This record gives sequence, structure tokens and C-alpha cells, in this order.
Amino acid sequence: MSADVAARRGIPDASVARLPGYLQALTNLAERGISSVSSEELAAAAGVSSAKLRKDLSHLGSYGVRGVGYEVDRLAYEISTALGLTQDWPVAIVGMGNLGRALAAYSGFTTRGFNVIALLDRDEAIVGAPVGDRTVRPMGDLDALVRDDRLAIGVIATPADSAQDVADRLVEAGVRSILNFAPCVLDVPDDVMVRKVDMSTELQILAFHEQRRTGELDLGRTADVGEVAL
Amino acid sequence: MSADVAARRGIPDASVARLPGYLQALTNLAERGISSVSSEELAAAAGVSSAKLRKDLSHLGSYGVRGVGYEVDRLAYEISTALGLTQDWPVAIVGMGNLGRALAAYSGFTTRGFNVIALLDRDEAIVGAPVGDRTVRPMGDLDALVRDDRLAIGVIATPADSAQDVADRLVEAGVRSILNFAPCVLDVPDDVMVRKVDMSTELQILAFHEQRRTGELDLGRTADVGEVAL
DNA sequence: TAGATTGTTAATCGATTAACAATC
DNA sequence: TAGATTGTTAATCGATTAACAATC
Repeated sequence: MSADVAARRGIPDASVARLPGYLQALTNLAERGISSVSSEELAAAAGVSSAKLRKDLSHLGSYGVRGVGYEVDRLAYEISTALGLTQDWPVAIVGMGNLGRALAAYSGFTTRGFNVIALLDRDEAIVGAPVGDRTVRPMGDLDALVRDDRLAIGVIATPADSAQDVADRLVEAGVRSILNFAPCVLDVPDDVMVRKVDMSTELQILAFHEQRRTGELDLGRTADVGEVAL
Repeated sequence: MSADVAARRGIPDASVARLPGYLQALTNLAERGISSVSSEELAAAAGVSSAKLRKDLSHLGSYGVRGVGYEVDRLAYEISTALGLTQDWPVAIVGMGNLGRALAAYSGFTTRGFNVIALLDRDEAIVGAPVGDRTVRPMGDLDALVRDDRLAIGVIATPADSAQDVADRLVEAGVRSILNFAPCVLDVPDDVMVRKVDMSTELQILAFHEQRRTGELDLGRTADVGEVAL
């Protein structure tokens, strides 16, 4: 199977998840005026092994030159294309609490490939209020946003207890990609993709390893004590 | 090997990453007054398969009852213990921009298992300013925080270009667990654990699938065109 | 006991890694 | 050509899944 066909078929999820990191590293190199890079160098910049990088890139096609490396601009373009970032995706943020406001102000959103076209909130008391240079809109605007502005991605920044309701409304309006910041599992149809960002989950994973670290001192003593009866 | 020993040895990373989700689902059930749950029900609540749930829990020990299920409170306690959440971990947030302020106000941080003991910023112009009911402190306070307050986890909420510098200072002060919100790779010693939360990475992954979805209409036509020569 | 559900096994699947032939 | 580095192969590793014996 040619690389071209591989690119059209499925790129492994694990590879897709690393492409943004490569793109970021390449953008960084370009800003520093570097025009060519080896897999070894790019892998180091992205924090992965060079074998993994080359394997990942091989799913996109063959854009390197043996003995030389990759042209930074070219590879960045190819990854952007693969990720679908050559067009701007309209994004709406729902929930104008602390987090929602921070996300609305976050420049990373508005840069490459995304365009925050609306801020919404369920609470009528907040609707109409200004947030940055935008005005908070009611949930009822969702249908029009999907229809008229091709809204594709919904960001949920509400508390957990209203997240499912917001998700239902997004799906009903026709949004099929959701980024969920609320600490809860969303129930959506199979054709809707949800990705979750959860800070407390990440902290808990850190706590696990931190505890393991401090607990290690005791292991030598407890390891041969034998099993503890239930 | 007994389950007890398995728990003391390594729990697979993939399992550890799912434990917070189980804990969340269990907390939810407890709040709704449900005291017993089967693997099938809990798995549905956490959004995983029941086989995966049972396999994950088996790494912790044997806390279910065959033919009955799991006691909600007991299992929540065991997972909390495994994750190291029976103690409070002191956390410092570095970077008091939009995101840092939102994180400082985020209640999810202050609840179960974590305690935000300090907000810091590199910028002397911000140091001393109030954020919520706290005062922004200078980076120089890090050593004292680690020494006197057992600071264990550092949250980096700075722009990408100062994140590495902040990470260096955290490591120098003795912090070995870092949650990085800046969109960049951090270079740290092997014994320091970094987890990354990156919203634009998540958006880009959504864009990939969104693009694939809309591109699917063309696949029937292009699939049998044959290979495109490089 | 009969029914239900866990904990574990073994098979499958997908991802990672090392090594190297291809080739610039 | 000689040196360097890609793209790919094959081996290894770890994670997922289905099935079921153990047992409440």
C-alpha cells in the first residue's frame, strides 16, 4: 500500500494526537529561521523518539529527503493539511464563568486554524453582557450559528451539572465535535466526537506518581511482610 | 502474584489515567444515594467497557463481591488511596494571566486532594497584587514553599516563551511534579514528571476528524482513481 | 440452590522500538 | 563516491477484549 493510500485511510489515533506537537515544534524552528531539520532534531524538539516521529510522518506521505532531512516549511504545511488547518474552523464557547472567559481571551484559540465566532451562556442574566469585544449570546442562537456560520466545534466550559444539557443542545443544533472542560462524561451519539480536558484528572495522575515516589522508601521494609488478609 | 503485590508494583499507566474517572463516577453515585454498583453500571457511568473497568480495578486489589458488585464508598476510598488523595497535596500556580487567574478561581482544584497554597508570577509589577483572596508572590518564594510548606506540584500557566524558565526554577526548588498549560515541551530531569494540558492540541485533533468527516463524501470518487505519483 | 457478577485468563489488537535497506 | 538520514520492516511490548471459572 502506498503512503498516499495510507494517508487517505486511517492514520493511527496515537499518531494523530502527536501531529500538533510536531507542527508546534516546526513553527518554532521556522520562527528561529531554521529551514531544514532531521528527524532526530525534530523529535528532540517535540519530545519523542526519532523512530516514532518517522513512523508517524510515514502515515502522511514521504516528505523527507534521505541523507538530508525535512524542509521545515514543507513539512509544516503537510501536517497542517493533514490536520485540516488550512481552513478556519468556527468555534463557539459555551459557559461564561471564570474558565469560559479565560478561554475566550486565550490567544491560542484564535491563532492557527480556529475562529471563535460566538460566546454563549444558558443564564439569561449573563446574555447580552460584553466579554472582551464580544457579547454573550443565548443558547437559542445555536441553530443559526450552525446554519449560517458553519459552526463546527463546541467548547463546553460550564459546571459539570449543566454540561450534558449543553452537549444535548449542541448535538441537536448539528455540532459534531465537542471539547469538554467540564469534569464529567458526556453521552452523545456515535457520530459525535468528544475530547475532554480535565485538570483535576491530570493533577490526580501527578499525585499518584508523587505518592509512589515518597512511598518508595518504605517498600524495602513492607515488601516481604507477606500478603495482608482481606 | 497476589493482587496486593500487583498494587504495590506498577499499575499500568493506562489504568492509572482512568482511575480519576472512576472516582468521579463513584462520587456522583454516592451523592445520588446509591451505595452499591456493578462493573457494568459503573463502566457505563465512566464511559468505558466493563471488562476494562474490572481489569483496571484488579490492579488495585479485590474489592468487589461476586454476584453482587462493588460498595460505592469502599471502592471510592480504595481508589482515593491508590491515587494518593487521602492527603492534601500543596500546589502552586505560576503565571497570573487570564488562564492562571481562572485556574486560581477554579473550585475543582481546591476540592479533593489538592490545596493551592500559592500564586506566583515572574513579573514584579504583578507581585503583591490580590487575586481572589490571595496575594501574588515572587518566584523567589519557591524555595521556602518547598521547604516549609512541602510544595509538591507546580502548575505552569505562563506563555510558552517563559514556561521553560519557570520549569527550571520549579525543579531547582525541588518540585518534581509539573502540570504544564503552556503550549511547549519542557526539558526536565528524568525524575521530574510533567503532564501537559493543551487546548489547541485537542482542538486540532477535533479538526482532523471533522475534516475527515466532510472529506468522506469524496472518498468514493477518489478511492479508485489509483495512486498519485509523487 | 440458582442467578448474578467478579477476577482472571488467553487471544487479539495496536503501538513502540530497533535495525537497516534504500537512496539522497 | 562516501556519509548521512529517511522510510519501512519485523520484533517487541503493552493494552484491550471476550469469555468463563470462581464464588458470592
